[in-house]
Parts: sequence; structure tokens; C-alpha cells
Amino acid sequence: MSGYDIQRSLKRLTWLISSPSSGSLYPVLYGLLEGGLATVEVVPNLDRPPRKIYSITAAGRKAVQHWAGQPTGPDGSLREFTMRLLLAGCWPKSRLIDQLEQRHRQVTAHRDGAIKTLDAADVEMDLGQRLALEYGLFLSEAELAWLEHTIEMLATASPPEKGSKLAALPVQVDG
Amino acid sequence: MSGYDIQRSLKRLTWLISSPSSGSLYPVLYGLLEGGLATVEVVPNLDRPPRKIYSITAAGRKAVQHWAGQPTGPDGSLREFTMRLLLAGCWPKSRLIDQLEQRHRQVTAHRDGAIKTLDAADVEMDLGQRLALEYGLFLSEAELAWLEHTIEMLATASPPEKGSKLAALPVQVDG
DNA sequence: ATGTGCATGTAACTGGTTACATGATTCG
DNA sequence: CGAATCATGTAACCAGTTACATGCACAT
Repeated sequence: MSGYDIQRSLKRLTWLISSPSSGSLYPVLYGLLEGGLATVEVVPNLDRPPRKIYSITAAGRKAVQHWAGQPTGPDGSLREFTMRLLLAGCWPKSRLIDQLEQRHRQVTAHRDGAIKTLDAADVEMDLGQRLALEYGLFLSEAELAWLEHTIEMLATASPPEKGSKLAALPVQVDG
Repeated sequence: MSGYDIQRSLKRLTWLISSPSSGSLYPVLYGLLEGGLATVEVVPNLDRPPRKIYSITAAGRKAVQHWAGQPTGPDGSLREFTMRLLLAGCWPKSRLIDQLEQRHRQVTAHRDGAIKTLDAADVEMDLGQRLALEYGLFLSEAELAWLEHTIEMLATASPPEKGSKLAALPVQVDG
């Protein structure tokens, strides 16, 4: 892809990962070239600036694998996990499942923490804190559900089955 | 609260908002003092550094109101919303409901975007992209459910009803 | 005619992290 | 006996944003 393409495709997910500005993207691409993790093919356009198509190299792919290999900190953010998900195309399925399970453990920890603080100090906690905690708690539980569902799905249906929607999961709340 | 207290209480929510380091927190507190948005009361400890208890002033409260008043960008992140939620104690309930409804509109937009891109390019999309989109889609739907539930709860049960858990919402998935 | 999309990039600034310094107390 | 918690702060560094520069094509 070109720098512009990368930006555009990331911009669609701005609400999950905040996407980079051109001011940070292009320097990084140069860094990748210098490090031999990517190559460019320049496709000149007559009028506008030439498109520069970047491709990942074997070394680059290895670097991604390595990055994905080392565990996330316990503070694992939604953002980081989404990026790992986004790069899932590079990995073997087993590693993908590892990622999901790792995330599952993290989110479980977050949820448990939220539960504990919620029913520990329920009375003297102000509305804001309580709302934020319950918000986080609910999202955690939803995420756990998705993770479990997706892990199972990947484990059973080995072939990616292109064209089939991976999941259509209505969320139901009973209060 | 003291700077340390602020840090500690935010650290419990690191997975939602990433909490500040002391290197950024303390300078900000000085800024608040200079701006007249907060005051300090120094409680000296014999041995350790003295505790500095910060309190928000009327001007500070007004500044928060003003901040909450201006709408979030359409790219509204989970982080920003959580912070708004955390500050909910400062606001009248009507404003809180406004915030939730605003967030509801944003998340609806995100969800719709995800749906569109998912069933637009379903075939030629790689696993990573699809997973990330479905992940986001599912979380969006969960969040919408929570928002609706909470809005209704705040609208009907006017008195905060301290001591009652605001919500115990099991998430259910049917795949 | 004006703005949006394409498509690249650079310079200045800024906000934040990292790493340090200090030092008593309590827990395992 | 070492690690973590309490509790504050500073200086150096770095990653990222903001704002700019360029300029054609196409739509409103």
C-alpha cells in the first residue's frame, strides 16, 4: 500500500485505534525502509506526486511476528489489541488464538477488578466513579463473550470460509 | 485529593483511560493552581514529603462544565467518554443524560460504518481486517445496549438510590 | 468559484513518558 | 533483607500533532 492508503484504511477504525497523522506516518515509513523491513516501488504520476507503494519484506514480517510474540503488559489497552487483531493476517491461526486467549485473561482480570471495587466501596462512591466502573464492567463482559465466541469459531471451522460472515452476534441485555 | 491519590484512583481504570505519570500530573496541578481552578492545603508529615490536598474551586467547576458542554469530535474515543463519565458528579443529571445520548449517536455512527464496510467488501477483505471490524461492531452494539439501559435508568429513577447497584447486566450472545 | 479527494512531505511545537532523586514504613 | 507503598518532584528526551507547502481533478 501507499502511505495515503494506509492512512485511509486506518482512518476507518479511528474510534478503536486512533490513526496516525501524515506527520508521523511518513517518517515511520522511512524508518522501515532504512531498517530493511519494507521496500518501495515508485509509480510516477505525471501531474500529482508519484505514488509510493510499500511492501513488507521477510525481515519485516519476522519483526511483526516478534512483536506479536512478546506478551502485552497487564494494562493491555483496547487499542493495542485491535492492532494485533489487524495484523492477524500475517500469523498462523494458532498464534491468533493465543492472542485471543491472552486478551481473555487480561479482560477477565479487568472485570474482576471492577467487580471488586464496585461492591467494596459501593456506598460512599460518587455517581461518576460508579458509572465509569459499571460501564467498564459491562464492556468487559461483552468483550469476553466475543472472545469466547471467536476462539471457538476459529478452533472448529479451520478453513477461513471466505465469504461467510464470521459472526452476527446480537447483544442482549436483561436488566 | 493529593496528587498521589489522584494517580492511584485513576490507575484502577488504566484499561479504559490510560492514567498519567507523575511527570505529567504534578505540572498540571501547578497549572491549575496558577489558573485559580484549584487550591492546596499542605498537611506536613514529619518524615515523608508533606501531603498536598488539592480542592477544586468554583472557577474550576465552571471550567469543567464548560469542557463538558462543548461536543466531542465525531471521532469520540472510549477514553474521552469515560473521563466525561468520571466527572459526572459535577453535573446536573440532565447534562449527564445529554452526554449519554451524544455518545449514543456517535457509537451508532461507528456501528453503521462498520456494518457498511463489512458487507461491502466482505470477500476480498483479509482475516485481520474482518476480525477487527467485527470486534468493533460487537463492542459498539454492546455499548449501545448499555447506554440505552443507563439512560432509561437515570430518566426514571430520579433519586440516585445510593447503595443499589445501578446495573447488573449479563451479556448474552446467541451465535 | 469553492471545496473535497488524491498524494506527498517538512518544521515547529507540545504533551507526555522515562528515568532519576529522596527517604521512612510496612509486609512477606 | 529486599520489595512495595507512601509521596513528592525535576530534567531529558521522544513521539506525535498541528500547520504548512504543493498542485491537479472532479464535483457542487
